[in-house]
Amino acid sequence: MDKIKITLPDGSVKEYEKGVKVLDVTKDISEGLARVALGAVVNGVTKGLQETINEDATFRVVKFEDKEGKEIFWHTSSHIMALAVQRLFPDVKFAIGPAIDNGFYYDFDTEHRFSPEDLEKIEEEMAKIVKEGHVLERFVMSREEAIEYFKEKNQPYKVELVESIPEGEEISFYKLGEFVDLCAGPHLYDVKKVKAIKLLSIAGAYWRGDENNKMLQRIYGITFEKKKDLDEYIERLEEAKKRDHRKLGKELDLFSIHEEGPGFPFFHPKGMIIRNILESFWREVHTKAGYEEIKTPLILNERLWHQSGHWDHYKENMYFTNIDNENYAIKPMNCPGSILIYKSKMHSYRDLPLRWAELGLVHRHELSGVLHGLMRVRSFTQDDAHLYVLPSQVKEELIKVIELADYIYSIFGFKYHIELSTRPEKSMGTDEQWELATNGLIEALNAKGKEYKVNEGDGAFYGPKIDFHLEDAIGRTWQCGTIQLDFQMPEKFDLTYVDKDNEKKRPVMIHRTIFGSLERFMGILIEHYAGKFPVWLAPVQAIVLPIADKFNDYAHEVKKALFDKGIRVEVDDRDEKIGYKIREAQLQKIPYMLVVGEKEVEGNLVSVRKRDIGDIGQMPVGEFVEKIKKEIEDKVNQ
RNA sequence: GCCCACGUAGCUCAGGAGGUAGAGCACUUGCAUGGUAAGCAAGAGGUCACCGGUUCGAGUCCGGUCGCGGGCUCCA
Repeated sequence: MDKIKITLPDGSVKEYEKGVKVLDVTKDISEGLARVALGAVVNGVTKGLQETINEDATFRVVKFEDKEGKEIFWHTSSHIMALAVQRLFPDVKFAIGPAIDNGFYYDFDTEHRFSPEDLEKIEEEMAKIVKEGHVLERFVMSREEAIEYFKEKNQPYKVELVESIPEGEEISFYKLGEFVDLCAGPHLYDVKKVKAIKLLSIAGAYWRGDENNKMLQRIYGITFEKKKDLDEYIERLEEAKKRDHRKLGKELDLFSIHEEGPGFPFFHPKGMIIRNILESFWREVHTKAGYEEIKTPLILNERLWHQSGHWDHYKENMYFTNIDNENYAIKPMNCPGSILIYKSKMHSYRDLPLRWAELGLVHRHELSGVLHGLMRVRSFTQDDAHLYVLPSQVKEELIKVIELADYIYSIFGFKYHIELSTRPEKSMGTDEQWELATNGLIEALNAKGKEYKVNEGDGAFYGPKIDFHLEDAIGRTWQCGTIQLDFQMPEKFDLTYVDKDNEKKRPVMIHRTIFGSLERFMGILIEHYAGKFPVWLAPVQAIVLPIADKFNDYAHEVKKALFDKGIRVEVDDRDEKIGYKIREAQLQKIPYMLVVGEKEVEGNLVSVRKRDIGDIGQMPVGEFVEKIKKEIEDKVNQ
């Protein structure tokens, strides 16, 4: 018999006969059985329960904390849930049940409508299953056997899944108690570690994610080894809820959305302060980066949208209107407007690159079900820019855009990742053009040493794009900035410049945003800061709080001193106690509270209370002004 | 758009198995002049989202519409 060497997690090497069954690398080695407690990595490949090992291998036990460990843990949990559902609702048809970033889900098809009470029952049944102490068994079937098996069990979705497994791939099954599932694994060896169980929600989900398919019922859940971890997770969810921008937007009086205009946000005075600061910051850095600003109309003749290709590719998302018996469309994108300006005169190669920025208000008819506060709206302002560049300038200009985005995101302390989207099915242009454009983006990313994830077929209809995905407080990522390389619009609109050789040539167009939209960016900022905006962004930067109304005059003097230096300051001169005024200012998350009374009047002082720290003592008014001005100047992220 | 849940005062929410609405906060007024997260009292506030149905009678039951929330699909 051939011997193979297996390196165990503790570093020791043991010899086994070929074909050894792996069960748990930490136990039962002497019997020639290694037991995979949580799935183990063998020569870099995750091996599941009872894998047969035929070559030298190195084991590394995957921990619960690992991404792989969690995946295995939650994937097994989804099987436990499926078994519980099968027991409680025997008619159920199973679709898929994977692990996700935070927990797992399983999609079911049944006449029964799951209710929150059902979730409790399922949870109880799951706990029972864990107590019963099952071991998962892995086995394989031939394609024919598998199809036959699921047909007999009346599991049409599973039949479809088996049929879609590529020829030559092993068709593996895992059996947990009386629940047998088609599954590639790996899984936990047994279920006893799944101690803390919480089913989170019921949702609709299309079979295979296709809206033409049947809507199934999806149950989301999460499990942990320890109750404590579950409690912490639930606490985190609640913390996230507290900083929901829709809640804070109301509490801080920043914006509102009304039934009269679903998806069309209203900005209140305080929201407008933040918005205007973002805009002026944006203008400042863009001017420095060599951009010029333009403004184009909201409503333009339908002809333009036929020419741009939006009619063919984007019509279902557009709003239309009729003026003087002519059809018009509300712009869903800013590019055609910018293009009309480009076309209003002749351009020399010497003019290029042209960097035209536009805070463009666009309207898109998004599906009602996707609207979400400021994050997903039907009317929004893109911090757009279109760059008209010579083919030789493409790479350099792309790099500059990436650098600009880097800088802007760093000001807010955002982490992000980049995704590259390639040619979609519904698109225009030749394969050569798409390849050229896609390679251009890749080259620029490589030049900046940026990692990126590829989304095949996710590009705009006129070109490939890279997206910047910012991470918000809840760990959700939001697509903000985007850079799109476009050879199509210049073609469609016959854009030209006159080159050195006096020939008319085609410029390349770069579409890009950095905030993405002012609305979404503000929503992300609200959650990111939990409403505690840094001083430079805070709608009210300081509030003067007189102890009693006899100090109101002094309070107003202090206010004027700050106001004259451009600080956004208010006075709370209501007849309320200081404790009450402080409470309100804290709830409004105002960065600085300036308490004034007898002592302060005498010395021309203010007693400074910082939002997150508390009382930091007295200082002369002038000193406070200098302090806060410096913080504003430096855009301190606290 | 689709699936599920929800829609009561400006806000957060109560209204047991139909009998025409309540609390706290906020608001107005009065008292209190108070030193770092809610002083006391009174008053004013609602076509119970909208439309229709069942019923002697609907906030409550049924149907529809709109909106909102959690997802799916889509996306800045």
